[in-house]
Amino acid sequence: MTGPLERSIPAQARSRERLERILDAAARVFDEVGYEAATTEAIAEAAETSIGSVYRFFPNKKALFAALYTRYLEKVRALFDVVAADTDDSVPWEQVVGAMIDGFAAFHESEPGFRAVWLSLALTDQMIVEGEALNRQLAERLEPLFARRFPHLRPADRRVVATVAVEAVSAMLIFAARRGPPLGPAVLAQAKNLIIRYLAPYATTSSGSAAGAGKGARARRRSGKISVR
Amino acid sequence: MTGPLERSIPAQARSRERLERILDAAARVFDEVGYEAATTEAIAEAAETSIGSVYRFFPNKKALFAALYTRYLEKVRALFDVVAADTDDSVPWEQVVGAMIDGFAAFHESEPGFRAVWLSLALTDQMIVEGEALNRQLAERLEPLFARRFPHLRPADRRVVATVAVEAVSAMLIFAARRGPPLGPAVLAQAKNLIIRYLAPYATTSSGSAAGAGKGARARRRSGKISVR
Amino acid sequence: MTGPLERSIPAQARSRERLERILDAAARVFDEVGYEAATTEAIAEAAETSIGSVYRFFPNKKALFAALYTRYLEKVRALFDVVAADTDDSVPWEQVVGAMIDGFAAFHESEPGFRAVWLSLALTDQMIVEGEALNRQLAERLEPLFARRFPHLRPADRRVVATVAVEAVSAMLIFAARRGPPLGPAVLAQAKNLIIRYLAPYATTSSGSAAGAGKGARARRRSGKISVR
Amino acid sequence: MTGPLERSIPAQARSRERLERILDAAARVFDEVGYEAATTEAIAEAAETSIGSVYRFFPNKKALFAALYTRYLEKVRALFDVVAADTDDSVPWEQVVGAMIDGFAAFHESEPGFRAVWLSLALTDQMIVEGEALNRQLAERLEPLFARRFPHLRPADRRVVATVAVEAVSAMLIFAARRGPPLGPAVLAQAKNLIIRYLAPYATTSSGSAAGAGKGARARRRSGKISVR
DNA sequence: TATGAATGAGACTTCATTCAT
DNA sequence: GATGAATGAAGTCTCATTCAT
Repeated sequence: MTGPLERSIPAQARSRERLERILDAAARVFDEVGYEAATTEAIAEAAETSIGSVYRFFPNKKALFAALYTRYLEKVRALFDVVAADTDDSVPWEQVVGAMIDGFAAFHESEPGFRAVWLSLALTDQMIVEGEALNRQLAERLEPLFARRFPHLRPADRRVVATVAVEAVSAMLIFAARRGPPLGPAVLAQAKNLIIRYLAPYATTSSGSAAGAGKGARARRRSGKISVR
Repeated sequence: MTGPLERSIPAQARSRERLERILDAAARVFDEVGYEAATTEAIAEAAETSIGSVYRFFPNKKALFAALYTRYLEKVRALFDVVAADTDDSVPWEQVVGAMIDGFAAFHESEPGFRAVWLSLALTDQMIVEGEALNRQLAERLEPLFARRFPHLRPADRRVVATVAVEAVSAMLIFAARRGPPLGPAVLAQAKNLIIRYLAPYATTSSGSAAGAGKGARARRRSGKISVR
Repeated sequence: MTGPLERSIPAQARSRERLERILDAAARVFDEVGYEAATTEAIAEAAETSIGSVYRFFPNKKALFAALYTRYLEKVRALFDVVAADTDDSVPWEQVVGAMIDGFAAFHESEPGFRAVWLSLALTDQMIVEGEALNRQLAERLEPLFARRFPHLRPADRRVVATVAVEAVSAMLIFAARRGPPLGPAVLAQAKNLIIRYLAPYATTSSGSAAGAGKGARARRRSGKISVR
Repeated sequence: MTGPLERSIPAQARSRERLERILDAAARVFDEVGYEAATTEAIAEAAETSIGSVYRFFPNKKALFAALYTRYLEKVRALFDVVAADTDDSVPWEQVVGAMIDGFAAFHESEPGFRAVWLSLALTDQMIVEGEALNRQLAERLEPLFARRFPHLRPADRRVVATVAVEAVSAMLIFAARRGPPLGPAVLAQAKNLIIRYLAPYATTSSGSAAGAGKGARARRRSGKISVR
């Protein structure tokens, strides 16, 4: 009754494409006006579909947001893995940090909806939907890297320090996105300094750290033994 | 015109108290569910009044939020001035930074609604109400202090660096508030390290040079034992 | 307990005066915005009293309107009686009609609230409050005058013709009040022509009729025998 | 885009029908209680729809009223044109006036909501919505007819006289609608006399005037030179 | 399966009325 | 008696969701 098979494939393809369009539209609309102010109608329109089609894919508005969230989670993971992959330990850690921040900044710019998800998640915890929050995931994935690179960082503190780094960069990215030039980009440009200086005390070699060299680095190494509470 | 004075005072007092109750309730509700999801009805209920009373004081929901915002703006200014006041330049700058962060942390905890305002302001710029946004104000007030303390910070960069510091601390505070113990407080505890290390390169040799060296490192070692709260 | 008598008299006087102020204010406000849009608060304010005082005199908004209505009813009766009084039958009837219209026009201008009552009564019948509507009263009071002046008007038709005259003049007055110069006053100026020409066929030899004389009057006399449907 | 054509027609038809139902219901409700007292909920109920459907067609209550107004404006124009169309100048003008009044009376009876619009327009000028008010339109359309028929009416006075006629008839119609039998219809029946007698002095030939003949007409001619204002 | 008209719960807001002071 | 803050029913309007076509 559904017709020959070769028809069903394009049908599925069309369906898939429509789903993507809806997610993209949702990302755009959520980003522009926020979760609450975004109307399902506006999303459907932005996706050039009908409201009915939106509800064919998602049982309700929250589920639509959750799907968006999941999609970004995936993308962020991929992004992360790419940066982590082409990095062996010969690369100075500052460079890795820089690459990550750059990568995220690029991601932020190319995926405007990402910020919406990020912010909405920040706004209401009830919205934390599937699995963990994005930033938490990021921090977790950062830990093994830290383990290799920061011998002066006590294992127990890894999670905390990674979270600080992620949240701080996140804040700069959001700020940059909201506040346009010139202050926005200028602040974002400082993110690297902020993180590199923060992490420097935990690193072994001051492998060309932007934040200091020579004995100063050594000094920092020692003071890096923070006691979290 | 309203009758004997001794009568009018309690009347005003009651009115004043009710207004405070409404603002407090609004702070609570906004904090819990966010600006959009907060209903005026819920705020009235939380304030143990009728919806009509809420509208006696505020013409609409936005105005209620704006009043809340103004109230916090005032408090934050006061807080800032207190910290800045009892600080002469003999006090090591790291200590000043620490005091400020501690002050804000205390403020955050004692004023739950503050976070809501902060976040909502972050969410929609259209909501920026009276004068400047909170964080911007803070950054601006930080500048003269930076001018005195950080000779290696170029005047043109002051605003950017101050903004980075404010936004980063803001992010940690929000994170701490959302994520309960143990990670929340642990992250907040790191805020001092984050900011002090970030600013160190701009400071004089003093109690902690740019990247830190010699005795300065020792000083930091001590101050590194931060105790949040 | 209420104090000496000589105090109570000014008290009553003050009360009476306040009631008048409230009625005047109500007239003004009703006239400006209409019955529904008028708020009791606005009326109290216009009367320079408190809302509580308004409710001391009137149990509700409708009663306030009704009182206003009654007051105007009284005034209109008085006005009518004045015009009717200094008119003996030697005065040409056209002159009497003219005087009445002039009198009403003056009344309309001096009592702006009158129009409000008139219109509101026209708008919702539920509002007909005490006794009959104003215009009906007027028409009724016109009948004896018609009886003396219009011998060619059958007694059975008196009420109808009087009503037509009253309603037509009423319409012109309202139009004039709403539409400012130049059309408004111009239309009102025509009211006399309208009514005099309408009534002329019912009059006797036309005691100086502006609308015709001689045989024309006779012709009209015949056609004056209208058959009401 | 919406599927086969034969499907879309009933769909549109249903929509169209619903819109008509809403307008009809609005007419009824406005007529019964007036504009302000009419609730959108009541209108929806009267239209046997949901409040949401009302707002699908009209952005707000005022727009609903405006649409009603426009609809009647259209109908009134059509009615007018019909009457004017089958009237060449051989028809006695009194007959034309009579036909018009009869036409309007019929219209009033068949369209109960019309009165509501008419009255509400009379009540608040702020409500004058699209183009001109109804009565003004009528008066304007009457002018060319007057130009042909009433040579003794100075061009400058045409507008005023036409307005007087329209407003007077309007008043009779409203009165008739409000006051039931027997007075209502009786008054309306007099509208023709009222208008014909009013206009007679401006006409050339008393082409079978009900209000006079022969020399009487001449007399009236003279007095026809009214001075407006 | 796609469409979008229809639904109606619930949000914000107003204002007549009450009542403690 | 006067005052006006407080109350809350009721109105307008929005928008997530359903369902006939």
